Amino acid sequence: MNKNVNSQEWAREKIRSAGLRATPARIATLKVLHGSESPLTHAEVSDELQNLEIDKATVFRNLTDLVAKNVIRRSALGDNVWRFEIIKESAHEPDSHPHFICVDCGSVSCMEDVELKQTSTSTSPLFDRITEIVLRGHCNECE
Amino acid sequence: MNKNVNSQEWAREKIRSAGLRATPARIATLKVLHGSESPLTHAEVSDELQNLEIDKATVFRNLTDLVAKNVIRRSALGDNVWRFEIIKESAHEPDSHPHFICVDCGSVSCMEDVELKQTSTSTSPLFDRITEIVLRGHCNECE
DNA sequence: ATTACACTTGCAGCATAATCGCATTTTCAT
DNA sequence: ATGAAAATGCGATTATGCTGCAAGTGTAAT
Repeated sequence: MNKNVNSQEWAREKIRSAGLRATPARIATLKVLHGSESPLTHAEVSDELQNLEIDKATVFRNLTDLVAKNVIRRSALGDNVWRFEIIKESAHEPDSHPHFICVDCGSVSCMEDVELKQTSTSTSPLFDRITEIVLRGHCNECE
Repeated sequence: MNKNVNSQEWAREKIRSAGLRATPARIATLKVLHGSESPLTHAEVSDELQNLEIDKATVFRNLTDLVAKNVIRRSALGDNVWRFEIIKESAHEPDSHPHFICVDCGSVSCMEDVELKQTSTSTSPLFDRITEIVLRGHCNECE
């Protein structure tokens, strides 16, 4: 119970300091994302909030608002559905890592130990401007 | 005109050797993809075929069929829309390259000179199984 | 060239993701 | 406590992508 209270207060503070109003829907949404290891789709978040009877449009808007305030990140991982995850705040490192999504089962994982390297000698100007990296393939579970 | 005839025959042969029937819709679809530098969405392909009055469901199915026969590739580049491109056949190299999509204007380009490298010492088993790489960011045109 | 039959197409409709308009309700600074 | 601004619920809307079915077409065998 203590953990829940902490999570509740953490979410409330997070939302308030982003300049948004701490409504039950927003707090619940953020708590769901906070409790997840990997990015969640809108549908997944919405499902977890069904007992609270929060409208799906509200969930969409709250996710969008939280993205705009840099509290969460919206990623497009290649199966044509947006996924959302909390942006971890660390002092200096930007919290940016490639995502891996299994083309078979759709499971998503965050890859912290992979970086891109350019092989050609031509220095592509695109390279400095990359904001998101997505890898698709087959996960261990799916053979 | 000669070029069109060649393109027509090339497409027909490509489809036939894949084990599919060379219908006008399929030939036209493949010709559109053949004439494009970057992957096209279903909507883009469909638009170019509008004067031929080919139903969008037919275009969808033909694109899907051609993907299944390994004539074209379907890529999910992160804006929640499938894109299709011809698979270039070269003797030994697999035709697989990362795609870059601009999050501002949506333009897509193929990156031939980029490869992934793992920085950590832990050898992730996921790494051998990656089938697609997508980079998102800001292109030169969009600042 | 004709024909038979599997393959393909067009049309309509459906499922889902994602947005939006608007009236009502809630939050929060005062 | 209260009012202005923000957020919500509900319904409608747009778009992508997919599917069932009847009618039409390509192709191999004759």
